[in-house]
Amino acid sequence: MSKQVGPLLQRAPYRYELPETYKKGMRVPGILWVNEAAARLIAEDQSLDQLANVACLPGIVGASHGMPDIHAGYGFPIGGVAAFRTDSGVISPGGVGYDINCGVRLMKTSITVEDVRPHIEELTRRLQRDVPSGLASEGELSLSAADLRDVMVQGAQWAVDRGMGELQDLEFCEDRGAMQAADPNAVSERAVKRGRNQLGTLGSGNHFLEVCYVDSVYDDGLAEAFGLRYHTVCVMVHSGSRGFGHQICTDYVSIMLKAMTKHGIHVPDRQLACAPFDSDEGQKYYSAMACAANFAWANRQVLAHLVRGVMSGLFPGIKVSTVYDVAHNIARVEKHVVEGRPLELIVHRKGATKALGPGNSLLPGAYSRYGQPILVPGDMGRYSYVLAGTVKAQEETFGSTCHGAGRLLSREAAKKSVDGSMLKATLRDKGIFVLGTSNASLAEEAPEAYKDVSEVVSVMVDAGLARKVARLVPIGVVKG
DNA sequence: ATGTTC
Repeated sequence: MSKQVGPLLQRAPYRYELPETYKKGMRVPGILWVNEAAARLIAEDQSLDQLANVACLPGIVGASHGMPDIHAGYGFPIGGVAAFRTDSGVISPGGVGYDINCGVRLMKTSITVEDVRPHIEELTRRLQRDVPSGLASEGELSLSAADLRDVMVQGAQWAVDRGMGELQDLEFCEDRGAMQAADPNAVSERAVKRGRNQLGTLGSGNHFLEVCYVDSVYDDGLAEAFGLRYHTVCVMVHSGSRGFGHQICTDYVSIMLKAMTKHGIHVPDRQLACAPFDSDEGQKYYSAMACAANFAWANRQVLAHLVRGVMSGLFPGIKVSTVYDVAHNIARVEKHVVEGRPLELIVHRKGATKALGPGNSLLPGAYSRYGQPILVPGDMGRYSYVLAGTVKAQEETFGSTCHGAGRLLSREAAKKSVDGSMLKATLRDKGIFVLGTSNASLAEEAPEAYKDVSEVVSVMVDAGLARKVARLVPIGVVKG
């Protein structure tokens, strides 16, 4: 017997199916990884229809997956995972999103919250002073077109080679901080123009720098493996590919709208514009997307370097090392086992994190016995989580988990109901010192605008798609 | 997310 919630059928605890009969054209079912309360909310939400639309795309394999932090996005839902055959399926810019390789880097330090607490205001002010943030912000690096081409190909390595980081940083970046598929020839002049002054800038919206500390450890072995001891101070960086990736997405949505006619592809929503992966347009988008992904890794590498500079200035002798760096808006060619056979797929994760289980050969050596650190930021007033990947996720969700709390209120609704300066004062009373580019932008990012990330994380853990490692509580935040 | 309506 399976329980029904609107059009959704519960197939297992935390696993709800949206059957192919929900909408004409669906080639596979949708699967939502949620608890019952969330299933009821999503059953009425636009993201459910988007999940179904994705299931209509050519070459989709298995199911169109929705993570517990799912909400409506451009065409594809945010919190969505969709894998397509590379020989007969499509690639879609909407399945990656406008902020290509938006992602998170977590760094641990050699000091504790007791060391930092007395200096948190000064530390946060210096972070805001030394790390450019906000819309249209520009960095200290002004790249020539040739330099930018190198960034597009080399990713995080480009920055490390120029003294902005440590070799170890690369080992703990997904893909070692660079996708091999990058080809700068697939990137427009306009994207280059927008990207040249933006390396080493945080951006705006939900992008942030956060000083936080380990306040709970759930698994001693995993936490030790990731270097996350009780009260260790960490820094989380959330940023992406800025105007550069945005322009690449814009360019290719337009290219693919034309390509669809040429290739005879029909989609239920124009925002799902796509092309066969093995077509000229599909390959060029993949190459350009990889350039943006590599730009974002270089960006987080430079940001990490700037953070290190600030931390060392205030705490001489401090060691700041990368725990892990994940993309949560990206598409990659990966091998997965489908119906008992290995198959090459182009896996789109939009607001979803890749999660490798113990023993996966792609893991850095130090983590191979433990699985991948999954970084799940919550909101600036509560907490974030570090999880570890499982083999079950590799089997059930193409090795994917959630990426954050997920919005509860729209930006508009949050701005109406929250006063930015009052929010700052409230957080300060809680021991969280917050600086933003404006009170309005802070209000949009208020804790009450987000779901409680602990509920999102519980679903992943109880469904067996991740293991709980540690919880991080913020003490100083710079918002873009 | 984004030189937030090239």
